[in-house]
Amino acid sequence: MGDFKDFIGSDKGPQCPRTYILALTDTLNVVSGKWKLPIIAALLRGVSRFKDLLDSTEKITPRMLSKELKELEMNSIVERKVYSQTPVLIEYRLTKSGKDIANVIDSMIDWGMVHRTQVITNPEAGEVS
Amino acid sequence: MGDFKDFIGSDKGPQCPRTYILALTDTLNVVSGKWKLPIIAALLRGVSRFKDLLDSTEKITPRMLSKELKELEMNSIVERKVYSQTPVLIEYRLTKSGKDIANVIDSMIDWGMVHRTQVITNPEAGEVS
DNA sequence: AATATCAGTATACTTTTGTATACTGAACAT
DNA sequence: ATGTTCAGTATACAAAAGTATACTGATATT
Repeated sequence: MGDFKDFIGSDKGPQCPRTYILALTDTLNVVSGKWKLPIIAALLRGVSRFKDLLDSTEKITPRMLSKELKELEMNSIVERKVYSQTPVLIEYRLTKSGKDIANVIDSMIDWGMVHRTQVITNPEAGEVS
Repeated sequence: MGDFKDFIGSDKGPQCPRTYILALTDTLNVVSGKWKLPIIAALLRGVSRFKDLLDSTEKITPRMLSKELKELEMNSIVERKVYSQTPVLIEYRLTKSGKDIANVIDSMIDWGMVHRTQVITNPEAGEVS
């Protein structure tokens, strides 16, 4: 599949298949920003209701949670199910893609961990907080 | 190494080793924003001088390029080498970590590609532009 | 009748991120 | 002396992302 290194060659021209760029942009949209990953983490733990997501995502406001869930739903990361009970029950659940993104997150964690050890053993560098 | 799914369990408490969060935050800092990936792509292609980076990163302003390179340098993704020739020559080069992040980008592309095919075959979803 | 819960919305900010445009200073080259 | 290249900086502004605080409406509980 996609190999970021392999679109390297000429310096003029698109340099990278358009589909790679689109795929990458999609992924960045899902993981970027202050709240996306904390929300996905909660959903992965099985938290599914608005109120519970509010409680398990520290310091988020309802406005932000609402906005982020809408975006995740638009991007097919989350499904919103309405149960017309009383009181109404609304469940947010990860789609297949939503669950699969955990693999991407794992590779991000892996890189970050290795990077930190490299920076520590290589003392002229910053950022190790 | 890090497995994002495995910190799922309790809903109170840290839920995730602090080191994972730090590693993940580092990675997000490196890939988030409008210019980081285009710059890293150019560096992967071997472009190394400020002027050349300006030319191969379409529409970026010198202010932005300067700012991004400083951040990448602070995070040990890029090394800045000064050759005291005349005229002065300054080279930006990816560190080991900087090159390795291509693997993370690959996994982002992979997820994005699979996600797009899933969304297409599952018509009630949006975002397929 | 008053209060609580669920699932949000409304309005008005502040902060962060990115843009536009012009300029600097050192060292040549003509 | 005038202009060019390299590697940026300075100032001001616009747009995007995030925060704070209060409110809504439907139903149920006391």
